[in-house]
Amino acid sequence: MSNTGFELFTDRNVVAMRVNGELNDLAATVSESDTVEPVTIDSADGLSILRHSAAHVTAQAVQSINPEAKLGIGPPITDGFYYDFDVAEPFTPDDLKAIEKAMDRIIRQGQRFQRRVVTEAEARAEFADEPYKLELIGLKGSASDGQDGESVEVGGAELTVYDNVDGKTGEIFWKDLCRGPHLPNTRMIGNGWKLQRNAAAYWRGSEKNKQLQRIYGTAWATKDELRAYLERQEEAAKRDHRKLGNELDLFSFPEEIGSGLAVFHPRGGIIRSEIENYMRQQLLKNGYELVNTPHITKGHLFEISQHLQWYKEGMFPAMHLDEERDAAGNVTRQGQDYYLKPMNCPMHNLIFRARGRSYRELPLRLAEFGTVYRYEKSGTLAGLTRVRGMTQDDAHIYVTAEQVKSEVASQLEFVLETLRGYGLNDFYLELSTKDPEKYVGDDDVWDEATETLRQVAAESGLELVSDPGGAAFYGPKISVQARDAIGRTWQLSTVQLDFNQPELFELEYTASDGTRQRPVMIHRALLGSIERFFAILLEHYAGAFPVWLAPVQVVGIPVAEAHEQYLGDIIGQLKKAGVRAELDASSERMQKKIRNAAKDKVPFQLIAGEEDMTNGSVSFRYRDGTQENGISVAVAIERIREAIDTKIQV
RNA sequence: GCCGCCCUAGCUCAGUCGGUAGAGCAUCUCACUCGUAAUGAGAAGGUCAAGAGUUCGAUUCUCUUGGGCGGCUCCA
Repeated sequence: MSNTGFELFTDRNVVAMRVNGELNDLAATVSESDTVEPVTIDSADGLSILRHSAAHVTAQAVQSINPEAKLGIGPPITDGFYYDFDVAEPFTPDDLKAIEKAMDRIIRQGQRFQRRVVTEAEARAEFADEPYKLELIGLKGSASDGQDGESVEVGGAELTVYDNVDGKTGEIFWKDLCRGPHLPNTRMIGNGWKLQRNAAAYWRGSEKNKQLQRIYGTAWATKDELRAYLERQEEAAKRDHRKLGNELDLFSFPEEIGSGLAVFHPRGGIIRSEIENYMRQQLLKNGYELVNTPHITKGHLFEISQHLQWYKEGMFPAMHLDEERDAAGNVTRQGQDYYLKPMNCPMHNLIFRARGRSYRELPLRLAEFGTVYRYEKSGTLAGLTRVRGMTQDDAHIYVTAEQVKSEVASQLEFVLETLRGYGLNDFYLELSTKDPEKYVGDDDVWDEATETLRQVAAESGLELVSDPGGAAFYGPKISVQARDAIGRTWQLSTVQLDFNQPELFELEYTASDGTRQRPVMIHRALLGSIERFFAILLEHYAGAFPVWLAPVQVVGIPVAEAHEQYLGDIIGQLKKAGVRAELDASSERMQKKIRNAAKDKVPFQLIAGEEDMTNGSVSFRYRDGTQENGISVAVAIERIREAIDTKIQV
C-alpha cells in the first residue's frame, strides 16, 4: 500500500516531506516501510522550498516578459532567493516592478509544480535553447560541488524537470530543470515575498565567466514575517556605521586622500584611542611586549617572506628610490624598491632574530598597533569594514612546539575576556582547515596542529563551526565570531598557526639541551583592524556607546545663563576627574540643548537651575529620557566616574 | 577589477522637458533669559564632483576621470 504526501498530511502548513531523510514533494508516493516526516512552510527546509519556488516563479515571469532571457540558476539563500538571467539589457527598477506584477499573476493562478524524471538526452532536447542549463546537464555526475547553487538544479540522483501547470486543465505554462522539491502550488507563496534588487553576478561564480543579471528577492511564510524582515533591514540600515559616522562626526573618507583611506575626527579619534588604551592595558597584563615597526620597507623583506611572490597584487606598487643614470640613460647606481607594508609579521620576525633567543624567553609575545596598507580592489571597499589603510592590533607569538596547545588555549581565553570588555558576549568559533590546493608544510604537521586547535576549541565550550579549506596556505586557524546587538555575526579575532615564516626567516632559539630549534609562530589579531572593530562597535551600539567609549560623556545644560557659572564649575571638576565633560553655554534654550545632546547620544546630561544652585545639587537626564533630580555634586561625580570605570552601558 | 545605479550649500534633499539654482537643519549676527527633545528675526553659504565634447547657450545631453552605493569576484 502506498500513499502520497497529500493523503498523509492534511495540514495546509505542510509543504513537503522528508522520506527516509530525503526531501520530497508532497505528490511523491511513499510506502509503509518508509520513514516520513512533514516539512512545514515555516521550518528551515520549508522556507528554502518556498524561496526556491519563488525563484522559479521569478524566472517564469521574466521569460513571459522577455522570452529571449536565458536561464542561469535560481537557488534559495539566507532570507530569500535569486535567479540569474542572461539578458541583452540589465534589468531596470521598472522591469522589476513589471516582473513582480507578472509573478503576482502566476502566484494567483495557483499553478502546480509537477515533477518529471528525464533522461539526459531528453533534457538536452527540452533545454536546447538554454545554453546554461545544457552546461549544468553536462556537469551532472561530475564533481558534485554544491557550491554555487548548481546542486539545486542537477544535484539529485536523477535529472528532473519541474513543469508549472494549470491546476485545472493541466496546461504547461513553463518548465525548469530542477532537483526540487517544490511547493505543491504557486498560491502557497502567498504575499510574504518581494523582489529586492538586481545586480550582476558571474556565471558559476568565476570572474572568467560571463556576467549574468541576478534578481534578488525575499520570501516568507507570512506577510507579517516579511514585514518583520523588512523592519530588521531598516534597523540595520539605521545602524550603518557609514551613516552614523557622518551623523556623529566620527570619521570621513576625504576624496582628496583616496578610496579606503579614513580620517578620524576628534570624536572618532577619542573612541579609537579608548579602544587602543584598553587593548594596551590588556596586552601588558597578559605577558605581551609592545614593539613598533615602520610603515615601509625595502622589497627584500617581502621577498624573504614571499609576499612579493604570492600577494603582490594586494600590495601598493613599489616606490623606486635612489637610482642614478648617466646622460645616456644607463643605470650608474642601482635603485631600491620600497613598499608600504601589507602586514607586520616579517618585521616582528626581524625583532625575534635581532639577537640569539633562548627557550627561557618563550612564549615571546610581540604586539603592535601596526598600520598596514593593502591595495584592495576598488569594488570591494566598504566603509571602515574594508579599507586600504588600517591599523591591526597585531601580535606574533613565538613558542616551542610543546607550548602550542597551552598558548592557543590561553590566547583564546584572553581574546574572549577582552572582547567581553567591549560589550560583546555572544560568540562561536570557526576552525579553518587546510586547502588541499594551496598549502605549504607536511601533512602530518598540519594534521597535528589542526587537531590541537580542535581540542582547544572543544575545551572552550563554545559552539564550533568548521570551515574546510578556509585556512591560509601557511597554517590552520581558529577564529572567534561574535554576534552583535541585532544578531549579525562578524569574524573578529583570529589565532593562526604559521609553519612557514619561521622557516623562511630561519628563526631559531637555543633549547635547554643546547640545540638550535625552530619556534612555531602564532599570528593573533584580536580586533582584526581597529577600523573594522570601530565600525562593528558603532553598529552594535547604534552609536550609543557605553560611557567609557562615548566621545562626550557628560554635557552640562544650564537652565538659563544665570546657572552657567555654577554648572561650569561642576563640569570643571568632572574634567579634573578625567571625565570628558562639556558645558553647553550656547545661546540656545535648554530644550534645544537637551535635544542636541540626545542626538549626539551623550550618556549623561547634567542639568542645573535655581533649585539645584540653592541645594548644591545637579539633575541627571539619561539617554532613555528618564531623570533624577537633586543629586549632590559629589555623588554625581562619583556616579559618573564609576560608570566609566566599570565600562557599563547606561 | 566587473555589471548596474548615484554625486546639487557643512548635512538631508527639492529643482531645471538645455536659458548657470531652492528648502529645512547646521553656521554667523541680533533680540529673547527660559526647568526637561527644535524661541524668533536677519545674514552668509553653491564653478550643480572634475575635465572634455555637442550646442547660440550645459548643472541638465554624450564621453572620460574621481568618489560613493548594491551585487559579483576577492579578502594573505
